[in-house]
Amino acid sequence: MRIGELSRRSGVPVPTVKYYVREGLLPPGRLTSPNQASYDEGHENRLRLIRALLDVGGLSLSAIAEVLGAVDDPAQPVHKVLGVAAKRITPAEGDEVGPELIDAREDVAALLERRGWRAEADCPAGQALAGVLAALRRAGHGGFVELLDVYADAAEPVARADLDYVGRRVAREDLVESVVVGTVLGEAMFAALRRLAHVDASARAYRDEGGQG
Amino acid sequence: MRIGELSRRSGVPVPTVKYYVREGLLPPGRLTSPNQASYDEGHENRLRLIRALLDVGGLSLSAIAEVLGAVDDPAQPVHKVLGVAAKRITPAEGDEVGPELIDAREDVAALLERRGWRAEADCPAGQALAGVLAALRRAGHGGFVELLDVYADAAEPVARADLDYVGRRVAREDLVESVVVGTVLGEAMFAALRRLAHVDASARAYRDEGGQG
DNA sequence: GGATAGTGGAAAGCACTACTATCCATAATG
DNA sequence: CATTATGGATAGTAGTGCTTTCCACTATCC
Repeated sequence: MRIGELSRRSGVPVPTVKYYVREGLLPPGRLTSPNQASYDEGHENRLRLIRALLDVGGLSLSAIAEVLGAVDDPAQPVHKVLGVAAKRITPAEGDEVGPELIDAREDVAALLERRGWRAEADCPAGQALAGVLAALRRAGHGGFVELLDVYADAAEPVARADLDYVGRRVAREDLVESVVVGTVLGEAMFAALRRLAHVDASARAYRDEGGQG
Repeated sequence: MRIGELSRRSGVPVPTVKYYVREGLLPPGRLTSPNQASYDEGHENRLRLIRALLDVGGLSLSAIAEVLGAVDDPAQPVHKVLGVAAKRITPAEGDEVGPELIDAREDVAALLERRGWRAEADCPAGQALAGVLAALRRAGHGGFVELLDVYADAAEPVARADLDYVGRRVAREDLVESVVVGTVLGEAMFAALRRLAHVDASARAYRDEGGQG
């Protein structure tokens, strides 16, 4: 197929497709003559993936380019790709170390110890968590940190299900892509479910008060 | 205190504080003379809240302005404020209705039915969920949708804990702010925990294989 | 009282992101 | 053979989140 059909089938405007190719997000089409190229379903799938990560996952194009570049490089071991993904998926905290952040890091270490989680406190996810805890305290909502274990209880089965889902993949590229999609879109899926559950919970709690939550 | 001290205590540069005042995110200081104003702890807290929502929550300044404006307006009933928050927290999906979105809406309605959740399928959270499901299918990862119930099981206790946390507030403004903070930063907190749990789960699953996940 | 630093307010400028528009020579299509 | 589409390049654009610069004025220190 040529770029027009690719555009129609993916819903992405032609100039935008060209832009993605320029930016290295999408491989160029196979040239059939000096100014004609053909695209296949791989291009279409890649385009849909880009739009999902961009629109729903909220990743930046540069983050997507980096992640997809690692996915496409067969020389990259799987865990390196996931490292890239983990770094680029995290909103990239400022590096100012205040007292709240020091406390928060201790909280994270204590949580890992308490739950017996086999993870380093200073891995990207641990740093992200510490950043959130510090922000909560700085914003005057340190009390929210008490919910850590409730949240962690909920995160465990979700993480197991995620791993089980990606574990069904055999091809390296499929596996890596599943992890990226699962991590990014799974986050959005849980967030939406949590807000739906808020609506339900407050409908139950304030049954006759006209919807407080 | 004057703007310099406010800046030092909050870590936000003076021109940025001025900018936030201009944009209506932060109320102006109380003028003590034509070109001197004084700020109090309320300003400091508000600044920390803005930075938390911006840096950790990933909200845009315009979304923050809208949410805070509703929080500050005592005439706004609580549930209206939450409506504003819900709308602005969601990444604002495109409005293109494809076959995947129609299927996804049915999935959401079925989920609510199945679980007995008291929420409308077309509320902001429901639309957000449908958007995610549709994006998963479009990206070729419709299988991930099978995890919906695992995720929903996890979301329920989290939502109950959230409501319990905000339920301890008495003053209207405290309550509303708690909901906003809880919704936005709670999302970030769960996301980080989930990724930490991924690290743990894959350390267990691939114990001696050099860290596959 | 005089130098220095800080202040409120306004305006302009800037870096970045994600496109969008325009142009061109060439190629496919009816 | 006219119309439309294509690949490729360059330039322009809208929005976001600041940052810079300017000004007259005020506070502070010696």
